[in-house]
Amino acid sequence: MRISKLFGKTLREEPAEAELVSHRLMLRAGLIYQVSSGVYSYMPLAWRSLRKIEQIIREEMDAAGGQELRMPVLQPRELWVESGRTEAFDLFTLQDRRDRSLVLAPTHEEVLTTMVKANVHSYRDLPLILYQIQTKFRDEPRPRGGLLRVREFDMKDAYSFDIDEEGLDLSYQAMVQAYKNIYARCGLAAIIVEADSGPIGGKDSQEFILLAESGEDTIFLCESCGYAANAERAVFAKPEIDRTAPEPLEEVHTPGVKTIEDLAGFLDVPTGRTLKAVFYMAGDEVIVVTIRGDLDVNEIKLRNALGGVGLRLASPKEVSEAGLVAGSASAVGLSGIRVVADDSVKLGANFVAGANRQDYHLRNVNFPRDFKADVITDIALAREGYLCARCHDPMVTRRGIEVGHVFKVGTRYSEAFGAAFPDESDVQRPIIMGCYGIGVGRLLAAAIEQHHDDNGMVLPASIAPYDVWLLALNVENPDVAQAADTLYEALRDDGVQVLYDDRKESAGVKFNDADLLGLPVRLVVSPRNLRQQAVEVKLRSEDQAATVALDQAVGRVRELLTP
RNA sequence: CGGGGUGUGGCGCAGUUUGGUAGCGCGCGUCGUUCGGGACGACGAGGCCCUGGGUUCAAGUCCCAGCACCCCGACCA
Repeated sequence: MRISKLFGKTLREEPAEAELVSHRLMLRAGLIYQVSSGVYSYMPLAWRSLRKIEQIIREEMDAAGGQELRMPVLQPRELWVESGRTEAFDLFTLQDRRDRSLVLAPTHEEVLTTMVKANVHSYRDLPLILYQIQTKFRDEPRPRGGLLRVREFDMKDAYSFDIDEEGLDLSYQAMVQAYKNIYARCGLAAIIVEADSGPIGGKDSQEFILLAESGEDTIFLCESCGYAANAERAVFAKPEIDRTAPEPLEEVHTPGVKTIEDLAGFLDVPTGRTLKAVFYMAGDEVIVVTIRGDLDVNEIKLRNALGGVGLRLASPKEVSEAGLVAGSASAVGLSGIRVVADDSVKLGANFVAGANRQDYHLRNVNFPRDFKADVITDIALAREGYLCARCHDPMVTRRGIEVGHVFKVGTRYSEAFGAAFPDESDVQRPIIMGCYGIGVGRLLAAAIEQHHDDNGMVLPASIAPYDVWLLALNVENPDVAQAADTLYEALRDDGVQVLYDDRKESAGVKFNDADLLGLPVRLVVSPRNLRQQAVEVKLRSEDQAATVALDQAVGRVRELLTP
């Protein structure tokens, strides 16, 4: 491609509305064009990179036994009503001319499960891995960071269907391996972390994370044993507070004491010897959540403990209407209100907790002697430095970009849609499902976040839009023009993808644009080099340039591009 | 959805306080000079000043309403 003909211009000045490096560089290099909030056009250069990424994904999916297909973006809303997911994603909804409700699909479990139901009639038809690469729509509350979080995006979504859990494990492992291959081929160092499965559902899920300060996710890592988890899922070892023999309940007057810090200070006890009460609304129902005072509630764990309901903090009005005394509340003596307790209430004794009476607290509160919980499980929020649950060494936190997510979904959709099959004993069993997603555009953005320097992108060869930036200096000089044209043709004849900078621009502009886009190899044809019948060769990832004889340039480029 | 901010040639911005002929830099066009790290000179093109309403002799500027976009928090590939 001749740059003089390329659609898309580079910008000399920094675009104003771009915080992330990848966003800035993509705008400056003319890779993307913003159409609306969270909606972008891919310019020719970006589109080439994205197609390369897609092709890598496709090859690895096929190698793992996947079959590519294509499902519609436009779907009847009833399907989503049937699976109960109309609220799970930020669905784009629209009406057709007969006033029927349709959605623009954010993912395809519903459609594919119904398709599988219609086409799988026996255990002999399983297992299956089906996938597509296609545009998804999600009305994100807040798009951000260029291609990092958008409302319309291309995703590779794969789905596995197995006869049992063992089969699911195999499919899942095959997908995990395929994902590792994909990231490796894209030059990305992704790590695998335990994750919450969110609106997709299912028990186990893992995310592929690219560690980057600009990432939206917080990851807990244990450098000793390798435990890694998203903050929303991370577990940790809760220290046991010294356990004395239970003593009788005792009410204490605590005027003006509202917070755990107030309380611990007022009674001169560590926060770990107190119990905190927090109030949530699950629909119209008030839920009392109790956790040891030195810990905080992880709302995602809490939501899961309650079966995935939507949650929000209760307002002061709702709290008082439920008969609860904010600042002096606890689960002790409550009736008619559901209580969820973190398992930390078992790790200690003789706690201080609210007396459910204004300005009074109770000493020596013990579980389960003094209060019961409808649900007791881990709902605590991990924090930097907390101890690893496995090996008890301190964990560290890092920021990261989620570039893939795999789920062991189980039977959530096969049961919702009645996708079952007769096994060898002619017993009807629900199909066991797994889901596997990679955001293509986000992968490109993440790659740029991970591979750039002060001058621009340093793109991995496998996903760079072209292999070579062929830079001709002084194109008015007929010798230069002829040598560069000849080299351009020779490289292309050899199958090298060349971006040929044939513009009548100054050297500085050309070198800077070459650095900005960051193709793996840069060739310079100039009068100076031509005097020695040579061409300059430089890798974007290295500082030093070398010269090679003109007639050996193609071979040298080949060598450099062959891994 | 809550909080903060911004809308002025393709891009980056000034002008709004105190109403009075719409400016600067980059980029773009033509000509000339220059020619290995964002060259120089001359001439030139390009703007419903986000939209609608209002105030006024007069609105980019003041008032009202709306829209869009960005950033910070609750969501996800």
